[in-house]
Amino acid sequence: MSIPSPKSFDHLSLEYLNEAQRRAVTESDGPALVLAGAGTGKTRVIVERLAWLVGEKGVDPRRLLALTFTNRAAGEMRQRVAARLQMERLACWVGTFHSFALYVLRREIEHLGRSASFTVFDDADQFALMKRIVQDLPPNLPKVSPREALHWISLQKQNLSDPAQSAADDPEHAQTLQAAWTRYHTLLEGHNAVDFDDLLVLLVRLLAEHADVRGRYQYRYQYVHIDEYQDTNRAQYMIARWLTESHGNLFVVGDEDQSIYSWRGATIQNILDFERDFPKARVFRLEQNYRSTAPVLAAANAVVAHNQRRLGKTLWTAQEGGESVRFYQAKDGEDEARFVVEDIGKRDLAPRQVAVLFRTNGQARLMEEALRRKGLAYVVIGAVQFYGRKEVKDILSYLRLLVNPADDLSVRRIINVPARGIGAATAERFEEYTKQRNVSLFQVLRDVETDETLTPRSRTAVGAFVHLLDDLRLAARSSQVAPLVETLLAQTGYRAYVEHTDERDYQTRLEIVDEFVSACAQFDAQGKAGLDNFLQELALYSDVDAYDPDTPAVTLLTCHSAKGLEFDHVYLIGLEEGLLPHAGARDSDEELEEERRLCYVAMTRARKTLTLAAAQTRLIYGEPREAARSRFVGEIPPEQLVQVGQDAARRTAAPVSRPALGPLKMGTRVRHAAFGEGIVMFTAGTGAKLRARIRFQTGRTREFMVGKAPLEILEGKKR
DNA sequence: GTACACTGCATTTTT
DNA sequence: TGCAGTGTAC
Repeated sequence: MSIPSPKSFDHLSLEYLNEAQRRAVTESDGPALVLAGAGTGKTRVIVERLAWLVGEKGVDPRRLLALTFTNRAAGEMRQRVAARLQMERLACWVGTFHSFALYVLRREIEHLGRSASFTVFDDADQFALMKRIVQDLPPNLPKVSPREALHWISLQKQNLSDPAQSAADDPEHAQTLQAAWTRYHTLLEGHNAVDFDDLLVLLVRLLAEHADVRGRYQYRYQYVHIDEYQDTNRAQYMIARWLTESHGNLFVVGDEDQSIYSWRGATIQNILDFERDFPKARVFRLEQNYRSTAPVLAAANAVVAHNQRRLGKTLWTAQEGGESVRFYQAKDGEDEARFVVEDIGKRDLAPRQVAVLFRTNGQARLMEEALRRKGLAYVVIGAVQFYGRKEVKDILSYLRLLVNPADDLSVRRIINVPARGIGAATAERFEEYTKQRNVSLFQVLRDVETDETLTPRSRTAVGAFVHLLDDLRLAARSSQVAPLVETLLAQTGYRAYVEHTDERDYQTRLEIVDEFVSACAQFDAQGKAGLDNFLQELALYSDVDAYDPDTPAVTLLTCHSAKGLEFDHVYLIGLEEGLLPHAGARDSDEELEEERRLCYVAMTRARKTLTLAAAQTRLIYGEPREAARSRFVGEIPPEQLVQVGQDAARRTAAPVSRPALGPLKMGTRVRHAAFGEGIVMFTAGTGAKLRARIRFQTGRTREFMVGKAPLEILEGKKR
């Protein structure tokens, strides 16, 4: 097979790079760190570097590797490099860490004694599995929630911790978590499955333990590039190290001010320590911003400058002028949403150029309602949109079961969906058999046909189910994905089931089903045959990746999902204490700084205008709560902030933060005589009736009458 | 075994 | 406020 070769490398384009960018592209053999602030052409530098290596240095594109954080970033980069080199098909490996790990593991996992046909569990699968585990743990162990257990395990894995040695602070609790971990992994292996974190962990193990494999991949990838390096975790760091051990050509781009994933195991230390870890590293700083106007940049800089843990850089722009950043103090969430929608109308903004950013997904609802009332088109990114829908998950379970009959979770999910007369009681018996005989659920179902103790009715039902799947499995061999799904829908009567179970919303649900079929057809059309390939692609896909900048609609998204995107006009709403910074993140300086970075990321998404908003009262769990304006707003110099709204003048004088609720307010750290340390999530009522909801370090939350509960206020660390 | 109502519960961010 | 999980009536 001949390699498509680049037509000609266009030197002219290097001329358009600024000095720092050009040096980063051309003088970066060996380890190199590019500190690239928001909007400074970070992606461009990687793209140019890949193109330069191929076009100028004559490196075989197949020996280049570029790892990103999201599929969307990978797609964009792939496209840009290809365009840059005028190549039809890009031979470089450009993808996410996870997809790269998947790629390697499919080929090499047998070195670790596992089968290459493993499936990848997504969040919902993990959760379902963990729920059962937590229920079945020995009753003498302290209880943990599935969520908590999964989160803990995930952090341990991303840090490459050893289960046996990961004793947490609270030994009793740790015992539960470790038990859950052990069980979780036994079951995962039993399902022939891995989770997201395993992809990375197993790749690290593979590279660490098998010198021959490591050598091959080191040779294969002569130049390794990593985007968003500030968001890498320990496992990803080790992957980078192992891959570049022999040649040292590690090129990373990142911005410590945009590190917003520590809760997910990312460690800002990776970027802060780069020069220490790679002593010969060259460091390039990109500080000229090409995205935002000066007022937007000044405000964002002012906020992030309050952070201590940073390498430090100040963005500047050559752009002249620009509108001031505005602030609207709303009465409540509805007022805030109404303001945003009316303001969009008043300024006559094209919807596609507008984004509304918020801290929590729940805030999207009010915006959606307001937008719908005004008849403005919108898209919500990242919420439970498509892949989290029941319909999609049901169908996927069928498909996965076809590929991997050992997938008990999928069996559980669909054994009686649509209802086929196998009720909970019967299903529970199968679970028992599974445990006793140590075989998969589906195998149990197969054997059940000859089980005399079962009622004939159940036996027939189970037999029909097994035959159905066998038929489909046969069909899967010769059929493309979309027709297969149609067969599946027809034979299970799925559409009729949807119609009958939900008279209110069945049309939307049917649309979801249809949409799924067309997604399958799209896959088929790309010529990438194979049900297993299809499922693999889906496993690593999320709704955020589906963002299409050309949709003529206002984009609603969380600050996290906004990373890497940009919009002409940005509304950042809910700038309130307890929301941004989030209530759960104000008890430590580290977490507070991360909230501040999150705010910075959100602000720097704006190209032309930035509008901030906050509500005085916000509904939390349906109850109105007083909310103070976020400290981050106060960190912007007042002269750089224009107040908007009817009685803006009066509100300008409002204090930045108010101790309206006495000494005990959101975020206060307290100690309860019985429950230990915790932080106040919110308060309600006044005077003697003041109540406070407190989340304790154990993860439990409880509400107390402040006057009566044995509470002691701990002095929070002041910055 | 199924459908439905009620209760109680938690609500950060996601590859 | 909304959802999941449980309990109750068919």
